[in-house]
Amino acid sequence: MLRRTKKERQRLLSETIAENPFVTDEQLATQFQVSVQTIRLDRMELSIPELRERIKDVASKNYENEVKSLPIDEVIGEIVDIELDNRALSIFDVKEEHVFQRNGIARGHHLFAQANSLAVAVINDELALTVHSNITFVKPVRAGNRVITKAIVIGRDDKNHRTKVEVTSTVNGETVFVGEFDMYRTKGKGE
Amino acid sequence: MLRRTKKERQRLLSETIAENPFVTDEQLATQFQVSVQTIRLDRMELSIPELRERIKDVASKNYENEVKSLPIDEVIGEIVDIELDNRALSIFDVKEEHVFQRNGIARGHHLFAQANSLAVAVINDELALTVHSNITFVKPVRAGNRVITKAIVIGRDDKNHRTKVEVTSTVNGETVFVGEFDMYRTKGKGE
DNA sequence: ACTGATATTAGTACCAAGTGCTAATAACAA
DNA sequence: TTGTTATTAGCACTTGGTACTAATATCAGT
Repeated sequence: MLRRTKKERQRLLSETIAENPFVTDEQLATQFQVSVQTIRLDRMELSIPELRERIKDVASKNYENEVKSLPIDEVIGEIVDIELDNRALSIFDVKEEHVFQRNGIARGHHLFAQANSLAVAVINDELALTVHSNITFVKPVRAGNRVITKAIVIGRDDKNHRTKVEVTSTVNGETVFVGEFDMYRTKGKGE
Repeated sequence: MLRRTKKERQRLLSETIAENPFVTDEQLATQFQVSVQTIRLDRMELSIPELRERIKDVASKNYENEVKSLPIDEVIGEIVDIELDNRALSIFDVKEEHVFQRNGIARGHHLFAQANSLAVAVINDELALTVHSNITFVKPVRAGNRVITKAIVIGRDDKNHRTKVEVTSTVNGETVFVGEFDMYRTKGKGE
């Protein structure tokens, strides 16, 4: 009689490997009290790659993430339309690396980054800095979502070097984020 | 004559491997136009482990992080002190890649990211999301600055699943950023 | 030009953790 | 008993190495 049915063993095998991809066929054979060959047949049937490939997968994922974990430099999102000192539009595709592992919801600072860098970009000046901002995350955004962000200049006070920008982000037409940005600029109009 | 001196080759070798740990001795030999044995001697002298070990290192680092899966991994800046549902402290070193090329001033979204992720981290809950935030960039921050950010839970409304967090960032004792974060959480106290 | 040190290359045996294949045996079911 | 499925065994081969020995090459100093 079989210690366990083949099916059961394969189910546990998948689990075990998923839990710890660093386990060798020999260790698995000992664990399940079968021959190494059986483990290999099982892996084939389940199309689970060999140890080295599994490790390489984990490593290369890590590598990608490491590279991507600092992409927070230039403008976040792609600017698709801009009319300086008036309005601007950018698109940002939310990927796995932008969301919380736990719940798959985009981390706020990415949405803020897109909005903020668009607010900076719309200002027609050498120097534009965010002074103050009031923002609301209206609805969770998830991986795969395409966020369309619109910035509109709604007010200027050249005496105080201030410009007010309203930013709204939507996914599939639904508002997910709104913010008001008070920007500082060095120059006034037409200087 | 040597194509390059041994030293020079070894310097480049270290760099190359650091950049891409997935490279084999054979590829390196081709790249530097030397024999595989030379590459191996170089690796020994520099005590760089073999390909498989390198990959395993990358993979296991990744694995550790994944296992933790606490938001503490996903924080921008390094958390140096935390007392859940009460306060937290993180440090973030501003580098060249975080500032505007034009004026050397840190982009707002990096400061926001540090503050926001600290506000998320301080919440003792599986799920914590920023709902609303009011922030002020008090003083410009520059490359080389060390930003110390403190988050303090200043209020809770468990009926509405809300927690209010006040975040203050300083550089050399001077306040550079303040923000108030309204956080959403799934669970109430002691649930 | 000769000697010695350093650097490079070549070659062998061996290892881990496999793949790919064939063949034998075991277990079970009808 | 026969057929099917499952398991085990064994062998040759692969990658990307280690560990070691031995032969050359290259260069510097006298």
